[in-house]
Amino acid sequence: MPALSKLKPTPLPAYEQVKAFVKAQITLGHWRPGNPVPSEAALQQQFGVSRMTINRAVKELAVEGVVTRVQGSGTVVAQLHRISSTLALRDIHEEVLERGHAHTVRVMQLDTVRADKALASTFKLRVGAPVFHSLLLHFENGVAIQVEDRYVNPASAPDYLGADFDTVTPTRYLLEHAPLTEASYSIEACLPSAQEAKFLGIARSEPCLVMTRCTVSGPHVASWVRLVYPGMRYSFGGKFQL
Amino acid sequence: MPALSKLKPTPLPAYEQVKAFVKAQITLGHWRPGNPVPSEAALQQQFGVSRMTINRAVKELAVEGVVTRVQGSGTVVAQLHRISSTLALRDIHEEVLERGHAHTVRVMQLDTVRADKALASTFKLRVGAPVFHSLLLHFENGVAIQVEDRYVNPASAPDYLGADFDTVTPTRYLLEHAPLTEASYSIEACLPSAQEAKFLGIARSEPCLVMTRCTVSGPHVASWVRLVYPGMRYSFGGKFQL
DNA sequence: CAGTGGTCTAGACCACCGA
DNA sequence: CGGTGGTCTAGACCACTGG
Repeated sequence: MPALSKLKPTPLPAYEQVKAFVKAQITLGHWRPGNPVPSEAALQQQFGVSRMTINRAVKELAVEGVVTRVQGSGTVVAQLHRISSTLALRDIHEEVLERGHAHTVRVMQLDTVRADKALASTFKLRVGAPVFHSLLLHFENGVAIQVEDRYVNPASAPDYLGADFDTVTPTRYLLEHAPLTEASYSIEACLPSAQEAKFLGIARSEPCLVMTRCTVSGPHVASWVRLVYPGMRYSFGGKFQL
Repeated sequence: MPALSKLKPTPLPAYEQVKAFVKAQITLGHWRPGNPVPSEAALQQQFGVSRMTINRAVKELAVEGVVTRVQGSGTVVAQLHRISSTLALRDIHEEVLERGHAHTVRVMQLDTVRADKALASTFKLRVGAPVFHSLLLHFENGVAIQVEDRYVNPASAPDYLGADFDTVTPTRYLLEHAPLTEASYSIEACLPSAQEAKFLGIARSEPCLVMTRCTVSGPHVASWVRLVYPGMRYSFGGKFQL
């Protein structure tokens, strides 16, 4: 079998070379969105490697959204280009430390509330059922950077109110006590409430990035949180390479 | 070999069953972040399938960010949980049509400008070099939903100014004429400029989501665009499942 | 050194699609 | 029906890690 350049041990794995080849054809404009990609058999001939190797290469491209595969039909260059941003659901404590700054917390509220209609709906509980509530203010080098307004399902973390949030952030506490199975979020632009503006030390007219996030742990909706970032000092970013 | 339940043809592929098993252990809290995951050999014994199948299962979990693998060392449950939002870099035209609404465009400006220092820097051109510029307003059912302020590298799309943006949006035009190799973006909250507010028909005090995006095509930085979405009517969202 | 994961092969059977 | 991709096997060699 006429293998790939095996003079050097393995400059690049065979499947990576196949991926690179396919991407190059697309990047160079030789294969355009909607055009067919050669079948696995054809690529197998061309590269002189086993079908499993070709399959791996093309399968990974499909996962990355570069091509679309249909069983029985074939493979085509994908119409949509994806930007796969991968935001980590991370602990703000570690995030700030990584920037070499000091992270501190002030607990503004910590109590149990009765679920109103909206809360009951998100947590799938009865109206009036108890739900834990915490309101924290996070500082980076003494500057307020995030308001964390969080509701927690007692079924997921019965001892939540007893946690020491000066040591362990709610995010970390919940990750440890209510293993994550699912999460959804949305990012929007809002004006802060009077309280939020006061906490963050900004004007009510200064726009904020607000991330609301809902996490599921096993059978329960574990937590719903609203994270408010001040002004134009914060942004969510991402990068993507074909 | 004591295979998996083969009575029914294949309820679920073997590798999916392995993935489900591992995820279940994590979800149930039996295996916690940092804990080791059984070796491929061990799982092979346990499930009675070939190592390739186990390898595929665990490798995919690694890609998804559920576990971390280190060659020669082993596999552990990942410390970080990832939210992999996959924003499509899509054509707003198709996006609006998919919602069953009508999409229209108004071209506000279309011209050539001389690169200032900032533009020259992003495009890696000389100061004073010509750069195409377009300013479009997008409507959904007649309501303004996006201001698209775009700069284009003439080297990537020499005929950009001659395109008919009533038919083909700049996004689509560029995807077709300058195949995408790389893109980066950031999302922030801003107040609109006086002009943007006027175009969108909103107050200057209403916050906007602003996505700035830079695309690379082959050797050139192809385009830099600022997309302004009005008020709190727009959000970027994502979901993630363990 | 033994154990781990990373890659690869040369077959195989199947489900699906389009003609 | 032939061609496609989806899955799987039972081996193999390698690079890397740890003790």
